[in-house]
Formats: sequence, structure tokens, C-alpha cells
Amino acid sequence: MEDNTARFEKLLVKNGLKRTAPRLQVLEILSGRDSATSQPYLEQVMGKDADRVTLYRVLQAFEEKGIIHKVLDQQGTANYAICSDGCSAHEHHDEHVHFNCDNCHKIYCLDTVKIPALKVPAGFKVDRLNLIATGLCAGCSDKIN
Amino acid sequence: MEDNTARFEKLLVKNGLKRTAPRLQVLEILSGRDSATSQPYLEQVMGKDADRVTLYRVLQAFEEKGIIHKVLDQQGTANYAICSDGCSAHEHHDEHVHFNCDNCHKIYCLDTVKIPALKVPAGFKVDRLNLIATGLCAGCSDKIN
DNA sequence: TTATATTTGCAACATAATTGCATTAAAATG
DNA sequence: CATTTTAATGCAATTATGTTGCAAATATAA
Ligand SMILES: [Mn+2]
Ligand SMILES: [Mn+2]
Ligand SMILES: [Zn+2]
Ligand SMILES: [Zn+2]
Repeated sequence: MEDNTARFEKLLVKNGLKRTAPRLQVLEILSGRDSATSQPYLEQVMGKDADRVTLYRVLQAFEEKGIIHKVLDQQGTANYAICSDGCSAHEHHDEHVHFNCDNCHKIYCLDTVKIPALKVPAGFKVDRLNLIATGLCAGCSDKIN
Repeated sequence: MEDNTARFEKLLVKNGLKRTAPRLQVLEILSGRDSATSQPYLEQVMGKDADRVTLYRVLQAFEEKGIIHKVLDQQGTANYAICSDGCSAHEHHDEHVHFNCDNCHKIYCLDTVKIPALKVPAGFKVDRLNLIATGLCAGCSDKIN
């Protein structure tokens, strides 16, 4: 449980990615949070530990390999969360609902809430579904009321 | 049917907005399209007819008044479509599904497809729902197969 | 026609994201 | 362990998107 680093190193190797400091740091940060993490936040936390460009490339590589998935919030800002199920390079299956809190602006992966199948007009072929619910998260709705 | 301009002028007056060239032009463009229109596209089409900043302000004003609604596509780009139902300044009700085609990149408002109600974990309070389906639109799925 | 309130354009700024290229460093090889 | 190979990083420059303040222009009310 404690030796995250060893676990992350395995994850990188498994995906044919070299074990580098920026990559381990991103995994460390993301796994230590209970909600999706925005690019700006990551950039701020990593500071001069890694170049902005490197951060973008790390995120892109992770996404391609199925290690993390991207969620855009209401403002279009990119947020990232570790994939829960067995996502892989050519198969993401993160079709769970995402919840964007109006108050704390966190984005929660509601892994237990699946997106209901959809009936679309004739001709349309649905490949992926992306549902973002907006409102107040549990913590904030407590505090406010 | 043909006298859009008169119709648009009424719409502006009704919402307390002055009848200006950039506003009429935006309404003209949006109403002439069968799918949502991206900000970059609008900017390109309007060219030097209006300043970029003016375009942003026109779009913002229209959104606030319930004349248009904004949809972010998979890349986070802002797209705009005329509101169908009776949306107003303080009440948008465009909770229909949006369809983003992987091939032509158009975004269709599926006005007839409502977003199903959602059961979220205890504590979460849902205010709005935003569902984007991605895949192939009717036209593209014809051409490709 | 004049007054007023709104809207526009311009300039400057902020942030997010991408590209090319030289340098560095990880891992594979012998 | 030393060397080669390949992948990854950092830096500089560039593009795209969106915002703000303010003076000038203009639509509408008086
Ligand atoms: Mn998620
Ligand atoms: Mn719509
Ligand atoms: Zn919250
Ligand atoms: Zn299409």
C-alpha cells in the first residue's frame, strides 16, 4: 500500500514508458486526490520540477495508454483522473458520470453511476457518451445548508 | 419566412438589446446552419465586419438573454446554437442531448432526445445535466459505410 | 435635434496548448 | 561497466482562446 513508487514504476514499464521523474510525480499527485485534477493545478504544484511542455506530454502519453482519462469541466478546462477499471491503450471504458461542483469546482468521478443507454434519431451512430452533472457536491451542500 | 431581419430585430428589442450590425449578423449566421457553430468559425466568417471582442460580447449577451446556448465540444471549443424552446434571461432549458460527429465535427442539438434523470450518490445535488454523445452523424455514417 | 445609455473597436494582457530542435537521460546491448 | 540507442525533456517561439479598461461611435429615447 505504501510503496506507491514501486507500483507506479511497474505501471510505466507495463506501458512501455520510461521511468522518469515528471511521470512519477504526476502519478503521485493524481493518485493522492479524491477528485479529478486540473491541468493548471498540476502545473502550479509541479512548479519548476518540470517544464509546462513536459507536463502536457506526460498527460497526453498517460491518456493514450489508458492510465488516466480527461474530463473537461464547464469552462472547458482539462481535468485528469486515474482510470479505475482496466482501461488500456486502445480501450478506455470510463463511461461513468462526472460531477462538477458549482461551489468547490471539484470534479468527481462517479464510478458507480453509469450513463444510461440512449435512443438517438435514425442514422446517428453513438460511439461514446459523456455526461457531466453540475450542482453541489456532498461536502458543499452540507456546508451551505 | 424570408424576412429574417425583421424577426431578428424584434428579438433584439424584446430582450432590451440594441439593433446593431454585429448582432444581426451573428443571428443570421447561426440561424442559417443546421448544427451548432463554433466561435472560431464565426470569427472567420465575420472577418473584419466585427472585432473579435465584439463577437465575444455579442455571444455572451445572447447567452445571458436566452437567445443562444453554448455547447463545448470534445476539445473544449465553444459552439453556439439558437435556443429552440422558450429560453429566457433567467431560465435556459436546453437539457437535450448534443451529438458531436467524429468525422465532420459538427455538433447537433438533438432537441427530441431528453437527458434521462440521474440517480447520484447521497449528498450530491444535481442542478444541470450536460450529455454529449460522440460518434457518426447520419450524413457521415452514410458516406463512410 | 440633442441627450443618454449602450455598444463597439483598439490595445494590452492572460492563459492554454502546440511545434521544432538541441540536449539529456533511461534502458538496452555487449 | 562502458557504450550505444532510443525516448524524454527543456527551451524558445508561436498559435489559439478569452478577458479587461477605456475612449470613440452609434442607436434610441427625449
Ligand atoms: Mn472519471
Ligand atoms: Mn442544443
Ligand atoms: Zn463542492
Ligand atoms: Zn458528421
